Amino acid sequence: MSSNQTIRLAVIDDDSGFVTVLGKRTEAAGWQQRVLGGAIPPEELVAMKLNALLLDLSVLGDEAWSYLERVCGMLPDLGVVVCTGPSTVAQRVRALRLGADDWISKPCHPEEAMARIEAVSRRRRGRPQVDAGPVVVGELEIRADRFQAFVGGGSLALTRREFELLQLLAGAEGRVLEREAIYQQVWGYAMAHGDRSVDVFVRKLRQKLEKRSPAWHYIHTHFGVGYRFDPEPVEGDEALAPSAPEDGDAAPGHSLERLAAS
Amino acid sequence: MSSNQTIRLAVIDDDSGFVTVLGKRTEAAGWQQRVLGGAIPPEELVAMKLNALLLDLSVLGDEAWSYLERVCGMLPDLGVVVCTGPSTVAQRVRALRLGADDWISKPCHPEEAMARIEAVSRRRRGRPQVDAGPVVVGELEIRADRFQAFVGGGSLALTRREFELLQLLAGAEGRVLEREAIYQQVWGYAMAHGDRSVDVFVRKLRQKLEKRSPAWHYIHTHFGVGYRFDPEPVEGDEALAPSAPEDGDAAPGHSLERLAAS
DNA sequence: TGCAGCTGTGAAAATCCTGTGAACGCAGGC
DNA sequence: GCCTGCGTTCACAGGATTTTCACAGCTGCA
Repeated sequence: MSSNQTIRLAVIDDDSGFVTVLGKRTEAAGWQQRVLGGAIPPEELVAMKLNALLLDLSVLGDEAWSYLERVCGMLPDLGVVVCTGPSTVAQRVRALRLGADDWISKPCHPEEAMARIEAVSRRRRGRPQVDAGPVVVGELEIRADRFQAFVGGGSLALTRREFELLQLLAGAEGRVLEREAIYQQVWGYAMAHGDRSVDVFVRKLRQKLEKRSPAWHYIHTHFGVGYRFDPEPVEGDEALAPSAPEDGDAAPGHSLERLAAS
Repeated sequence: MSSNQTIRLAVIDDDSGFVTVLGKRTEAAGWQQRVLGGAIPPEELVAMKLNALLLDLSVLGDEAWSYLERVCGMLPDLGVVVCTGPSTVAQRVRALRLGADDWISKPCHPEEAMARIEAVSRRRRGRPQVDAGPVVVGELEIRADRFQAFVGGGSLALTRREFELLQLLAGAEGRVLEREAIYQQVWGYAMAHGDRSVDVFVRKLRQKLEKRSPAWHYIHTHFGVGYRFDPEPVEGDEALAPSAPEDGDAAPGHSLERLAAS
């Protein structure tokens, strides 16, 4: 299976011999590797867009555990492999419970380290990554190749974040996505408690959608949970519909049936 | 970071001592474990809806590698942990490249095995909820991916708590759940003495259920104990009621409640 | 039959959550 | 350096949801 993906790896270790040997091999395998001096703030790790982190806890001293915890908490998608000297079962278990994905004991063969890093990175793959084909929902046309959405040929003028959010929501059409999950996907790291960015962007999206496609509702709020994308025609204009008590939630299979109802 | 999820694990190993000890611990942790005799066809593994597989390659003999490859190829979402006696780097690398997620050398501490299984299962979580099969009970359709329940295509407009309660009850269909247990599950912490929240939410649920599905009774009260979810058609209309009105907590088989005829 | 303990109800009170508008800071382009 | 676009953060208002209460109706038991 596989390793044809190029892996972006960061290494925090001061064993220059090991790092060098590993570096040679990763380079030969086409990975992008970067060696870091010590406890880099998680925020900077975010910016590196890594697939995996190889970490020798012993170089971090007292802060090793809290650092590990912070990194894993903030970057749930990052593969974290601890590679350290002799250890106890309790230490290994602790690291794994804190969020580490694997633990190798030094001395270890670089080939095994790489295989484990690969295994750990593999998890990011296999997401239903959209194919380039333009997606049409409601009056909306989403074009991944242009990073834009259109309605009736006119662009919504979405910014990058707005577009990514829309794409994510639309890709999960019908399902409710929780804020944390949305944030995690679009922003790439864990949402801080109390962060309202997702709400703000949903508002911006709704504004732009409404402006161009006033006859449709696309994004539905699920109180206490998150948002759901499901285009449905607005029925507000003509006030003839006293019929079904609208509860804002479409039926399982999509929702146009309300119109045809009964 | 929370391993409070219940993990479904299968074990292929013939080391009865290890399996027994592990079984005790996994049970204590609330996991569902199943021990398999040998190389089970991948198709059957699929049906088990597992989170992870713990596998001793040595019990499979010659077919070990091809079996591993087939399983990993067929179940990319399954966490596969190999746990075997002494091995070479080449073997470990081979297994990992074939798709295994981790490799532990025996003898190993069951706690570490569990921690690694957890770590491996953690990866699957968080994104495309694969298990989203709609559950149908009575005329009710419960959709986890929408945080909603429907009957005849119409939403019950459940709030988050209501939905979680319903989901819990329905998941324990037929069994009586005590208030404390319900509270613990849904609210996430211990119920304060005298708290009536569960009762209140059961009422709300019953109201919404009755409104949309008047012909069925879903939630039954067990005096002094708790509640039981068990959909049964109301038989109110025709008052022939010949047999003795059965009582609330009778046999496992469904019970017909005395109903509001009067 | 009467008592004590539970459960069902309805509504008020307390909390929590989301929508919104605006200010702020940052980076790129002119 | 100044301007503009974009993303982030805040605070507040309006609702939606959850808790809490008090009381009525039941259930089980002596």
